[in-house]
Amino acid sequence: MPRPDVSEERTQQIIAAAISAFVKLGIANTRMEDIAQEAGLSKGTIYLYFKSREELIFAILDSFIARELAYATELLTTDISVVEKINKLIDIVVADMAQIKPLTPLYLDFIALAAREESVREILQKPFDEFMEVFCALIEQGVASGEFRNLNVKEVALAMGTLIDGSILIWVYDPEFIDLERQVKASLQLLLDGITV
Amino acid sequence: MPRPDVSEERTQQIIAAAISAFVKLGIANTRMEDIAQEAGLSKGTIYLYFKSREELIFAILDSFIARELAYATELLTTDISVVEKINKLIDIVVADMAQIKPLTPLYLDFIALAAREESVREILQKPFDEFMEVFCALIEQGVASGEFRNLNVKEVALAMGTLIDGSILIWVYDPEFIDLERQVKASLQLLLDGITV
Amino acid sequence: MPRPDVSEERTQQIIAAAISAFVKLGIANTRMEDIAQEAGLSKGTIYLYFKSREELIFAILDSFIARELAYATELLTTDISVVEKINKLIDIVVADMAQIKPLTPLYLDFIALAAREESVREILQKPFDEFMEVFCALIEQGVASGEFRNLNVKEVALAMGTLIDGSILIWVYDPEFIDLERQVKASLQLLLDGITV
Amino acid sequence: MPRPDVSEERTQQIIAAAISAFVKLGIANTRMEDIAQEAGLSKGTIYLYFKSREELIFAILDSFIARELAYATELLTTDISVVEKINKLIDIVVADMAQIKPLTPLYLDFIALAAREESVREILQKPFDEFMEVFCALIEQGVASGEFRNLNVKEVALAMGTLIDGSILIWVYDPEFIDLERQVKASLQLLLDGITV
DNA sequence: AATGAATGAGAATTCATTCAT
DNA sequence: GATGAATGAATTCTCATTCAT
Repeated sequence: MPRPDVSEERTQQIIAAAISAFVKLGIANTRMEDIAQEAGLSKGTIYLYFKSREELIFAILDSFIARELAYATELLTTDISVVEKINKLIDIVVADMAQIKPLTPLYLDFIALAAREESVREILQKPFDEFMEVFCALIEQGVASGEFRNLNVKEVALAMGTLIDGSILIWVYDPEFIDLERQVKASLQLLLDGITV
Repeated sequence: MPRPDVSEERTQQIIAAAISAFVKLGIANTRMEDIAQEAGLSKGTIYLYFKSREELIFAILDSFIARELAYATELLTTDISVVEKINKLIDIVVADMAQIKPLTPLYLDFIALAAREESVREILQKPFDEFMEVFCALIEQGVASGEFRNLNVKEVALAMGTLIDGSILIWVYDPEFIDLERQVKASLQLLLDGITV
Repeated sequence: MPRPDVSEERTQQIIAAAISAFVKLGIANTRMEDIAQEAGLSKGTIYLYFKSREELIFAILDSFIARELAYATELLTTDISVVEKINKLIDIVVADMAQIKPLTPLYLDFIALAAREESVREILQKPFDEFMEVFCALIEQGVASGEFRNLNVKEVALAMGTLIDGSILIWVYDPEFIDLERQVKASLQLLLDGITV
Repeated sequence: MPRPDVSEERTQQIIAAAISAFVKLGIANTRMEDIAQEAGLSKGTIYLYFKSREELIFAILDSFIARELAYATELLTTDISVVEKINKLIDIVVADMAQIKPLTPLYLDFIALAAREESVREILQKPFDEFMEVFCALIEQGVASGEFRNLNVKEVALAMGTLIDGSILIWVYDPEFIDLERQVKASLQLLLDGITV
């Protein structure tokens, strides 16, 4: 009886453990030993699945951006008003955000890394670019349909992106004081009010 | 003859060198040696002015938030329309941002740190709170004066804070593509449009 | 039906693979994994046939000295002149050397080991001693028969041994420049000239 | 009062300690910690003077070949018979050998290394080549002066080189049984007899 | 018999910190 | 005040060996 191939399972197990450790301790302060313990494995085992600490970090980064944008693209062709579309998208984004929230410290580590390392920046850029494309398309639709004022589309899309991603920063400053999801929703609504005819 | 006390000068020299090194290399990757070299001093000397690496990091953090908000508070009592006040404030913020821009990588290191460490978070919270107070006050004035719609003041202020601080994130994703200062200005203007009667 | 005992075959297979790996990488740099791969087996399997890495190394050492000296001993009683005998022996030695040549790096590893470890030295000593005995006997025959000058037999035998084994060193220094077999033959001939009446 | 620069002293101290440790334990089995202890320093200190273990090994290799051949070259132009010259050279070589003898295990490590690594081989080649040049020149002088038979000069020089370097191998096999210096002298004398008219 | 997965002791290297001068 | 030399704890990564299947 051939043993089942555990490699995919282990890989995921290690990534999950690493994320958990990185969130708690920060990338810089997390030792391979910490990850091993979190995974319930030995140090050596991690190296059976990842060539180096760095490779593991990048594997996590990759798993981060694997997040689906499919529904968003799909939304573009739905037959409802643009404002409704955007409201739906906001709901999706906010729901997503609620899920990611616990990973915030790690997410910020990556952004800090991206500020210095081209390779990391490129990886983070991709989902951001995709996101921007969808938003730009939506806003253009709104302008075309007359729902929105005549706007600099890119500016508006960037403003929306800023409100979404930036809210994480604000939330970090004062997590007690701020209800992240509610605030994102409210901010985007304000912006929407500003651009709606 | 007592030698002149160079201690304040040296302290600043070291802080400046450390900031420079941290920006370039990241806090995690900067060794005391790097800072010493940047300062043109020896490693040992740093320890004459700072008890430890950590103390130096906190000293930098302190120096970061020493930024003055005086003009903002002063603005509150000036005798111009609220929209004008806010526009002025935006100009100040944007000008300030242009100055801080080169420090972005370090700033993000600190935020990532703040996401995990209460002590760091508390420090960063202070200027944010002050900023929020001014903005809330301004918006209240606007609502009172009838310039703005009847709004949830806190939500609006947070949205503005988000647009300002969050734009840094967006800019990190794609520094080529985004003109940071222009984008901040544009975003805030959009928001302002949304809340103005 | 009992399966055929493959253990002797596997043992040889592993030894051959280990020799090959050791030659290529050096004893110090060869991992059990390298040997396993070379043998087309798994690491675990090697331990079914050898208790430890060290035991495998000693098995190789043993296989090295298993080289037969039968012909040489036989030569002693042949009915030809001593000079002819020695020439024949030289031919045999040189032919042997041509075969061993590819193993040189490993052979040198063992000698370096022998310089430090009595246990290894004792193993390498055996074939050397046998060789010396044959040579001493031959030279004595030559002296007795009047073909050679009256010599310190041991000195001559050692000189011959030195020329044979030492040529490997010289060859390592400059393998392009030196034709190992030809050089061994020529050196021994020169020595033979020096001792012949 | 400026502190004296200890860097040259430390460098030599570490090289000496490393040689000592390598001789005892073998390059492969010597840990940086062993070297540090032998030098009476801490592990970290070694890295202040050598970038890596490998750099230290190469530094030792370099120090090995720094051995002077000046006297040999000088000998070429002395006004004595070639046989006398060679005898003098033999004395020098044998005296040198007596000094190096304790380093034999390490020397053999290097040769084993040279058998696999071009970079090491190149370094060891240099003194060998110089040595060969002197010997070739001497033998040519002998042929020209009629002291030696008409010979293949290179072959003879290589035979001499082989006897000198190779005797180390023989000696390793059986250090009790063999008087290294005496044997080298005797072997070379035999060879000399064989080439003298 | 064979193996692939797991282990953990051990090695090289780094770097914050100390301290004699 | 200043420094360069020294330290050693901590960290990443390797690899001989074990063992359940």
